[in-house]
Amino acid sequence: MAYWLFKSEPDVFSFAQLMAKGAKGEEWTGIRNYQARNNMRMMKIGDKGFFYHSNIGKAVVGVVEVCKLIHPDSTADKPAWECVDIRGLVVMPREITLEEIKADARLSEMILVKNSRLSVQPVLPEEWKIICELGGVKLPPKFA
DNA sequence: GCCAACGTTGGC
DNA sequence: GCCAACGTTGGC
Repeated sequence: MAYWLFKSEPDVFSFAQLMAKGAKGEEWTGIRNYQARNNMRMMKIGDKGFFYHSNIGKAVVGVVEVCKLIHPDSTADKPAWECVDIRGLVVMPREITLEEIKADARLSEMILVKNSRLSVQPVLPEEWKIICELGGVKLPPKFA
């Protein structure tokens, strides 16, 4: 299983809004960057991701799961743009801020730190584990 | 609100 | 195919 990080400005679409969509999840529309799209093309059902609030909050606030494979972005005017669907799994018991991530030497290679503009990015298993521990995330057995 | 970093566009 | 100009993102 692979791990990812999805960025969103919370005043546009917040993690709470995704959680409100329930198990059906939501189409991750609006990605207009090839690197980000290519990352989504590699995703498989059941892959996990962090939900990161950019600009406001600047923190990892929740855990999501890929629930629909890559497909055309229904909001796009060019067929080049595709997306997956994701659904919210759990709220981070403790948000992990960008500040905290930057302060942790073990997380210094994260793309979030190195290329802050990429909106859909891979997360290494080790980084995933560290942030889950810091945030007190305990996934229900069926998702673990 | 500013600006650095990055991606994209378009003229040549 | 190069690169200057421009637009956007996102941290500060």
